[in-house]
Amino acid sequence: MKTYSISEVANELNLTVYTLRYYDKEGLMPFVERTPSGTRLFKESDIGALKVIECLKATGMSIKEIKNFIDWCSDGDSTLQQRYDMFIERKALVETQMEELKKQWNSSNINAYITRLL
Amino acid sequence: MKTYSISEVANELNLTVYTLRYYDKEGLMPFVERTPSGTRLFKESDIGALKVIECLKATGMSIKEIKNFIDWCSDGDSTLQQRYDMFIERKALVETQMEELKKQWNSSNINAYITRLL
DNA sequence: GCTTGACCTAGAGTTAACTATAGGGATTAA
DNA sequence: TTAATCCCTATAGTTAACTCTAGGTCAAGC
Repeated sequence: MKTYSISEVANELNLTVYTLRYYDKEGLMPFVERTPSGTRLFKESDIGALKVIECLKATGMSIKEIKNFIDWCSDGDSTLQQRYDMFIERKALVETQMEELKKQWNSSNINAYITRLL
Repeated sequence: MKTYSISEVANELNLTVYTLRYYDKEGLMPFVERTPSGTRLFKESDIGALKVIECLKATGMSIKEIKNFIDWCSDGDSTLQQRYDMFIERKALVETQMEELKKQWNSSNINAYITRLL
């Protein structure tokens, strides 16, 4: 199975190797395997998981919250419902923020000029 | 015209007075007026503007970027297009993130269990 | 067999965004 | 008129999330 080095992954995801090692230290990547001498070997699926992590981060989730989620994944099927709930909740939160932004934007007189454009 | 104290506003927006003073120091609230002795007086419209600021922050915009936007507002009509572009761009960014999250979520094997629920 | 370059860890340093403290002024209630 | 309670500024401290440095290991090429 093809594997990738930390710098290849960093390059692909537009992160630094420092950031990836930091994520690992914080427990966000318990699934990444190592060579006998300790070098990390990333699988294709690991990169997919890191993309999920990046998305969660982009919607404002903290490293600690993401770690909880990863821990649930390691715990297997018993945490299915929790993970599903988290996903739905996060999705709703982001959507609410966008709605609120549109609403406030249109009613705020700081933007009175621009309102008619929307 | 009815005005509000900093603690009333903090309470209404679920922020601390520290945070509001910090925003002011960073130039996010040039529109807030003062009594002769220096106490801030918030108008209804100021609270609306702060709600816009909170929404921008919630979608991941930094204080510095928000300050740029506020400065554009102070600059008047000449910055209309810039402000409109920024709003559209930010909206697109957040929507892209949500789409990407859904896509990665469904394809990542870290979530193989949960996929069928979505 | 030695150098080069990518990897490693531990831990120090940095930046943004608060959060709190110290010291002081104004308004209000007793 | 004084005590309490709000407000103010300046500045120090904290936390999260990186970001970097020092010192070392290991595999590949010359």
